[in-house]
Amino acid sequence: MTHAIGNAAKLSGVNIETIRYYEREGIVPKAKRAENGRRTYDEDAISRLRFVKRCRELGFAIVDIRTLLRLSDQDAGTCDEVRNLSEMNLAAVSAKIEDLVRMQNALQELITSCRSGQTECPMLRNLFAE
Amino acid sequence: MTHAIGNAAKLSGVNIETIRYYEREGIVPKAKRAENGRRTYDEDAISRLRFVKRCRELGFAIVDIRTLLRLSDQDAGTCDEVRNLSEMNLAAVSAKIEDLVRMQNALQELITSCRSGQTECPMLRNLFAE
DNA sequence: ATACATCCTGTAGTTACTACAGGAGCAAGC
DNA sequence: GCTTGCTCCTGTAGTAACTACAGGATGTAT
Repeated sequence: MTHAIGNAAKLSGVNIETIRYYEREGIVPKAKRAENGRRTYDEDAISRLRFVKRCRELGFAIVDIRTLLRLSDQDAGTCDEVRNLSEMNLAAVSAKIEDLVRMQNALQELITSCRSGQTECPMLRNLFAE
Repeated sequence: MTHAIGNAAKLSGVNIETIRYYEREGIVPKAKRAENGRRTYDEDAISRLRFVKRCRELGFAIVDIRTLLRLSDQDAGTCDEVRNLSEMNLAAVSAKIEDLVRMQNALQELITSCRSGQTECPMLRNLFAE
């Protein structure tokens, strides 16, 4: 059974414009066309879209997803490469978390310095200081 | 004492191209020019650049920094607005952290499923599943 | 038949920068 | 005085990963 692009979007969770974008960029193969020229998607194509979506949700960059899809088309011995990519991504994610937690703490501190009814905002003063 | 743009960049931690970008976008006021047409920065201008940099590091968007700078030019009663903006930013930062932690856990789990020497990568299989 | 939904292509906008290209001016050493 | 090299100038284009039209064709439901 095949689906039109709107349906594929619903089934994969990837929105229509993004699907066309992925095709333009060669991230997923060009969709087959019906006689009227419209794109059609079979279950395989939808799986691929869902895969891309999941990887994006896990923080993988598009270039890496390209690699993962290529690896998944080959057969064996890919596990090491997949794990490698994933570990690099995990490290990046963890680094981002650390950054954000630092931001979170600093913000929290600044906000508590900032009480209403003052003639000058201590938070702004702090940010301008030194 | 005034400084050339390269010096201002060093003193503020904002890089040269970014300083010019901030000026183009009206985030900081246009720099005064020396007779030879080059930009010059006094301590005040450098403070403003440093302020923008700190705010960016805290996760504030440029539009919000614009507001913060405007508020800092006024005198009183701004504390509430500053705190409001900051709390919204803090909420966004916290939400991002939650997202990333979820990603981190999912990645960790996928990676542990993925041991080398297998004929098929379980991680890829998982990402394609259902 | 008519209205509305869905699809098409192609282009431009988003965020916050960064990276040139191509040229001018300035400071230091010979 | 001249060359070398650094810093500066403007203006434009590129980055990541989409998103949002415009303008038009086709499909579906009443």
